[in-house]
Amino acid sequence: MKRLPDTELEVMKALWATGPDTSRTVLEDKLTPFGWAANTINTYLARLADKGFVAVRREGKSNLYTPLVGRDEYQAFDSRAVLDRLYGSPRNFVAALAREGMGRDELEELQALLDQLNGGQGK
Amino acid sequence: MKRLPDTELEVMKALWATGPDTSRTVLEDKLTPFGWAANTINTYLARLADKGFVAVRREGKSNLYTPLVGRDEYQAFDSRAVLDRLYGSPRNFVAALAREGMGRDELEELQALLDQLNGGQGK
DNA sequence: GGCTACCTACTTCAAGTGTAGTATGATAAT
DNA sequence: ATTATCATACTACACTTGAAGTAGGTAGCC
Repeated sequence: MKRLPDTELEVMKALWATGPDTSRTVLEDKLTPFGWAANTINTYLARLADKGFVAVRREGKSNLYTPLVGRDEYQAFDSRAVLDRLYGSPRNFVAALAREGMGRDELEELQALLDQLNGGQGK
Repeated sequence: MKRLPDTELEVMKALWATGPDTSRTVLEDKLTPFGWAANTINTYLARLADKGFVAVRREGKSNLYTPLVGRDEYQAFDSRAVLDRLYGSPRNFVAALAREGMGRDELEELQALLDQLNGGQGK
């Protein structure tokens, strides 16, 4: 797997949110915040199809797009890539976040997850 | 601040490790693992100078390079960018790591940090 | 004083990304 | 059938990134 550029990732996020067999019209709606031309979205979809991230299925006059890589799967891969690129360990990553000023809510959420991860399989 | 491409980031990592006023010869040593031609390193340094990430100082016949952005500073920025790009919250990022299989050591390290972050300023 | 070695500055070049225009083919309306 | 419409496929193009070659200056050496 390869890391995706920002724009293509945005398209994937839209696809993950809409589920399988999504039409381009629906995608356009999801992606309006970016103000892209319709053609632009098409290009990104084509590239994602090339890279094997989405499947294209012809349905009458238009296409339906389905993610081939799940969000969880991609995140698992990407998060590790992030560590390798710069941080080395989860600890260092979170330390960097803390320096930047983690919100109290974020901190608590994280703590809760850690408890769960730890409690979950017996300390 | 902008996120750096992989190669330029490797050069920055070398610079952070060597401290200020580093000669290119020293950098070359640090960067041998990448097997780049000497010229290549020069190119990356020039680009980093353009972007304002390193200062170049002429010392006689050669140049000395100094990072203008600290490692901590960059990491703080980058870690938040990582969240914005895909995860949304520290929790989601760590959850993704956990799915991918976090090592027990990594988990403990992280837990220790969290304890410290929490204990540090009164729960 | 000309050759050699070393550096740095400038140039190049292919692949990847961000963004969109043009061409083509099917549809629907008249 | 003819045309207006609309989606998709193909092409374009500038900018960035990954990687390195060439050219030109300075310094030591003989």
